[in-house]
Parts: sequence; C-alpha cells; structure tokens
Amino acid sequence: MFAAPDTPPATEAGLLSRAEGIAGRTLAYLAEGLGRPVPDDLMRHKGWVGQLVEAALGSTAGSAAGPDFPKLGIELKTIPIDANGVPKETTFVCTAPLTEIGTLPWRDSPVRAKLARVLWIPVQAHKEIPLADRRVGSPCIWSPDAEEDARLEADWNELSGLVADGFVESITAHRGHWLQIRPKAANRKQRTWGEDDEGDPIRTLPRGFYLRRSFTTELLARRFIVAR
DNA sequence: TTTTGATCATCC
DNA sequence: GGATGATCAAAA
Repeated sequence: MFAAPDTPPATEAGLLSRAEGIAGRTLAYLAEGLGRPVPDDLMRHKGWVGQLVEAALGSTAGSAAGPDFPKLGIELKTIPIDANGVPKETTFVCTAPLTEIGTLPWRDSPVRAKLARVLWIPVQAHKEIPLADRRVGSPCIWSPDAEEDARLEADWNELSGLVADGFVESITAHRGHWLQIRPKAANRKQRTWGEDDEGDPIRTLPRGFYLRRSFTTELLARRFIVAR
C-alpha cells in the first residue's frame, strides 16, 4: 500500500522524485494510503483531487497562504486532462487584489509569484473513468521562460490596468491572451472591496486570475510526456 | 471570513 | 464543444 510521507520533501529533486513515484497510480490507491474516502463525484468535492495529491507528496501547507511547499518555493497544480491529454479546465492562479493592483508592476504581482515555480501534475479527468480509477500522470517542474513571462506580463499589464482604472465591473473573461479574470467566490452575492473609476471604494464580486486552457495545453504539449 | 483546492452549469 | 460566469468544500 502507498505510504504517504508525513513531512515535506527537503529538496526540489526530492519533491520531483516523490511525484514520479505516484505517476501511474490511481486516485483510489493514493486515497487508501492516506486513509481518505473517495467521493462519489466531484460535485461537492471540487478540490478533492488537488488536496489528495498535495497530501500524497507530503505538503503540510494546508490552506495557509503561500506556496504548497514553502521551503522550496514551489506551487503544486494538478491539471485535469481528457483522453487526449488536453486540459479540461482553466487553472486558477490567485485572487485579484482589486484595491492595490494599480500599485503592482508585473515583477511584484501575485500572478508572477505564484507561477515562478510550479509542479504540474496531470490527472485523468474524463467522465468515462470512475473517479477512483483515474490515474496520475508524469510530473513536470516548470518556470516561465522569457517568452512566456513576457506574454503573461502583457496580460497582467492589460488586466491590472483595467482594474486600476476602475473597470473591474465591466471586465469579462474574454480579456487577456493567456491570463483572464473571472469570478472567484462562493456565489454571485459575495462581495469584497474594489474601486470605481474615481478611485472610490465599492463593493464588488471577488475575482481571480486564471490561466486559459490554451496556455496549459501548449505547456503540456511542449514540456510533457503525458501518461495515457 | 479568507485562502486554499478547483469543477460545475449554462450559453454561445 | 468550448468558454464564461457561477459555484462548492476544507482548513485556519
């Protein structure tokens, strides 16, 4: 049976080694080793896969702010893939800091910080496979290359500029090539502080930055050998 | 309540 | 089918 580590890996190589160790395993196998039940579906357990893999790799960060592996400065992202190895969903990056976004150049942005070093782990997600039988794919540790960084910076500048100018209420997810801003909330009634075009405080729906599927699709195609 | 982990449901 | 807007749970 799978024995889950109870401490975080000491090095990046150690983390990658653990990730390679669970590649090819089913979610049920990992869940059993962790003593966690496998839910019937993800309807009311949307974060279950991500949290399972976190625990399987020895992350103790929980829901604390910051990277999943603080000592290593590495963020873990599971990525749901279809039968062809193509991502099925966008990837949440971070909450949009609506009131301070105008003061944050790309180099100081939470998006850049989150994506500085990411451990991507694809997980089968097509509905035809029961949740328990879905398998974990091969991992890849990634940092944006110069081109990716530049493109993300351009998106950040566009989107953060709109928010800073008070257009948060009219931004749609159509904006941005690789990054987009979408709601990130319990429901549509939730509110947080933002600013209107006069710089005055307003109550508005919390938003988050997400990576488009086109971005993660290219990432997988270029830097992964996807387990089928 | 906020931050974490995301996927669902609907419209085009 | 794919993208957008809406939504769900656990932990601290």
